[in-house]
Amino acid sequence: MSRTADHDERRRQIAVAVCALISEHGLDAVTVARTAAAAGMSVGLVQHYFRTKDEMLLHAFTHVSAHIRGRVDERIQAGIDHRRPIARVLAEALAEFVPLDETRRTEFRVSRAFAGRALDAPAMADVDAKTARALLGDIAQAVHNGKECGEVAENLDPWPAAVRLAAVTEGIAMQVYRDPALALAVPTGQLAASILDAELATIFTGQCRQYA
Amino acid sequence: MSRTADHDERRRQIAVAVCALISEHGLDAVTVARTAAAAGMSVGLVQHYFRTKDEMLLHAFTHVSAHIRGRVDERIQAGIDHRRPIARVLAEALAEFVPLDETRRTEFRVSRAFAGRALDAPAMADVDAKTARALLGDIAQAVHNGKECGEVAENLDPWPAAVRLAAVTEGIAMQVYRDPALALAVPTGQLAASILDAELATIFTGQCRQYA
DNA sequence: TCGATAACAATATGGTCATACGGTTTTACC
DNA sequence: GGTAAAACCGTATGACCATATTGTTATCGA
Repeated sequence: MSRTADHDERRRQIAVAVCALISEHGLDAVTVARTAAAAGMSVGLVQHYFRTKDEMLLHAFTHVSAHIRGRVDERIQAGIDHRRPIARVLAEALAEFVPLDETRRTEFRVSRAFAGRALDAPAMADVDAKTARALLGDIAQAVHNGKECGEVAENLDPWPAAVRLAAVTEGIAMQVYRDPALALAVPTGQLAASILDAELATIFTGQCRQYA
Repeated sequence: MSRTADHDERRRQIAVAVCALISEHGLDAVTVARTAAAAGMSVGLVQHYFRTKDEMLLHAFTHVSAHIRGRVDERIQAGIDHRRPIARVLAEALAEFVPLDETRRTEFRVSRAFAGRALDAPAMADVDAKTARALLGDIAQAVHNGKECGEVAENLDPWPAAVRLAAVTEGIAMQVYRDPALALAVPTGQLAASILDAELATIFTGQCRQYA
């Protein structure tokens, strides 16, 4: 019939280009022309895959969100595979949102830029809301699982606990972004991690029966 | 010599107009022309008070930051005047950052919009950093004061505690913005406030000697 | 009262950008 | 191998906007 191309791959390439531009020069510097150049294609081709710029940005936003989420899921899966305590796995999973290295710092910047625009772009706000809800749900699930293996008190409601953990994680992420020194080992000893651990300790108060 | 006008008041009017535009249509919708219209003046006059648009936005950013800060200071002063426990005063002060009503919600939106742009605008990042540092300093001071009156354990370091409280506050603010129901009294009972209280309770573990 | 100067207004200018559009090239299928 | 459809490109268009510029009005001080 006709020439073919990997639609999803092309769209992914464009999303990556958008994210690269944002991380380097901010969301305002993202133009269709610049994106095309960064992705190594023509303006017309970008238009071929995205009818409007907004559609393109929306896809890029979902792309980064999914990417971060993927890393979190990896951590969780690895934790499950190694049968590690839920509290530890959760600590590592949540740490993925904290800009502790260049990769996460870049993703943080990109996410924040999108979040800023999402304030007045309903479609983007939707992505943000769905992403946040999914995270809350997963944390709540982890807390729930913690009950079954004895790490969490039976009478603890997973939902408020999840909100609290999500809030602390986002807050710590912001603090670390502003002052990366908070993540360093001196002099207070990985303050960011210790705050997250302290928070987790208020919820995961028991030992997993499996190892008790 | 010449005609006179209240320079600061004019600049304030423009800042207010900018904030109104942001809260209604987002930062991207802010143009010099629209700002002038919203402020009830001509484009030329806006230019008279701000040489560039960036300068105008920067001033608006510092304006909202100072405004929020002003409300916090009011709370603190009132707390001091009524000799209330530091933990309670701090709870109220931090709650000023949480979008619990329309006013704070609007301010939150505006602040976030600016924060988004600050990611790639050094001058704005500076305002954000200074504002955050000032808040951290004040919380640390409150914790320190708490020691002197017996609300806080003597061996507790105010600095990590301040980071933790600031992080939780920012995080809760974000959660409440996404889901305002978290602030409602049902069914979990002002979840946002209770989380902040729980956090404060881990730091302010004693009673003020004055009332003990 | 007069003139200097700041306050204020209206429009001109030049650049940027999203999108539209008309074209060329490739390739899957018959 | 012909052809239709898609993948792909380059440029044109029209809108918008920040800023420059030029002009007008009011008022302070002498």
